[in-house]
Amino acid sequence: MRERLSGEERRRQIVETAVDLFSRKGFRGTTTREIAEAAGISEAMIFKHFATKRELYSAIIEVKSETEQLLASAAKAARGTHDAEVLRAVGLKMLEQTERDPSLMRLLLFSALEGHELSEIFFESRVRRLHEFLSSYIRKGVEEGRFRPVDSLIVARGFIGMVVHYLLIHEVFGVKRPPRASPEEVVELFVSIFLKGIQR
Amino acid sequence: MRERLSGEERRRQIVETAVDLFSRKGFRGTTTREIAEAAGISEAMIFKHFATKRELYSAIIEVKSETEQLLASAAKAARGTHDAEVLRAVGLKMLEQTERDPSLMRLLLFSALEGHELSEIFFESRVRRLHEFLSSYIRKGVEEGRFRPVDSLIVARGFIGMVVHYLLIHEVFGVKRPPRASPEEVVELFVSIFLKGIQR
DNA sequence: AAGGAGAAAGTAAGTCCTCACATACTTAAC
DNA sequence: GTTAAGTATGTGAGGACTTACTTTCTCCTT
Repeated sequence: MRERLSGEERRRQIVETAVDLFSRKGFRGTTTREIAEAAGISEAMIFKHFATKRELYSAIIEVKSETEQLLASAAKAARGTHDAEVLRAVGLKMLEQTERDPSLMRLLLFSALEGHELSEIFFESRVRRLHEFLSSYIRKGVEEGRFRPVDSLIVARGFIGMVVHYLLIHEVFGVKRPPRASPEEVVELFVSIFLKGIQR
Repeated sequence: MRERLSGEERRRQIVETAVDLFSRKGFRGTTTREIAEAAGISEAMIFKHFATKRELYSAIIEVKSETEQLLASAAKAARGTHDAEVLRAVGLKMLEQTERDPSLMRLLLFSALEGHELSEIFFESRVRRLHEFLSSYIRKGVEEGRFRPVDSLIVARGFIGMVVHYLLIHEVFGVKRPPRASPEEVVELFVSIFLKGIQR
């Protein structure tokens, strides 16, 4: 036996372990036995904390839906002076966060593809809000005459798409990153293309 | 009993049925029993044609890796006069194909996430070749002075990313398409942003 | 301060069901 | 009548979840 944890601590540890496994192998691809083993406990312990495997998965989605870091730092940057700064902040944060820990992105994709019931909530909290933030930022720019008239939501998703696709290629499809391209340079490139592209 | 098919026909029919199921529910999420039912045959029939479920999945990937439509039409457009035409052709083809039948995109994502052994081959044949085509087109444009000096591969993936992300949002995450945006307009918007963005 | 009752954390060893796959057989085609 | 297409019915492994039990902590009583 390893160590005895309090109910709450053990619960958190199970969730953490499960995040890792579910994000790498999906809901169906992960067995409760695996989770128990990776957490160093017996399977029964998992079912003391979560009635079903599905409930554990839902708990994960709920936990992962909470954090607000990205949006917060984007909003902060939005008070900055230049458009480039805002986009750079959003893009860099997405890159850095996902490269440090790709589990969120993989969970989002898995839960949508596998059709999990909470997938929508997950999407709303982690994705849509970012889209709407950027979209309204761009709409303002259009109104103020800095950008040409464009559909702000589609265009916002276009920018985010460049970054997400870059991450998809490297984190999901496993393409090796060329050493010449640092995150900063990549984001800078996307930002410059995008801004030139929507300016009057 | 429905109808008796020749070996070859039955095999094709099984593959078709399985494409539909695997693309909607993934490899692990689909049972051989389901496939048999959907195809209107007994499970044993599947195993007459494919030794294992995995072998059936691999057969699907191989079949789906073959078609060349997108690249062909892109290459044709590349002989055209304007850069916008080339990008428009690529973007529109991607949109139209995926909207008509999202199974390819979903299979690509599923196989990469689930870590299927043939996922790489799949990616090479369907994705990488398109990236390389566009990348070399852009590199030429840079050399001829039409575009400013940029990393052509990263930039090509940026453009494709706008389109792929748009599809991801609507086909995988199930966001409803706003009726105001026709495929043509969306692609046109992405093309114009991108071209203005990389022009000198 | 000791000690013991009760609660909370933990486990071993099932149960039952579903799944991939196998075997032995039947029906239809040329 | 042989061969190819097809089925009904296993089977064994593995998966989610249970049950009955043990160990360890906590804290109240004397």
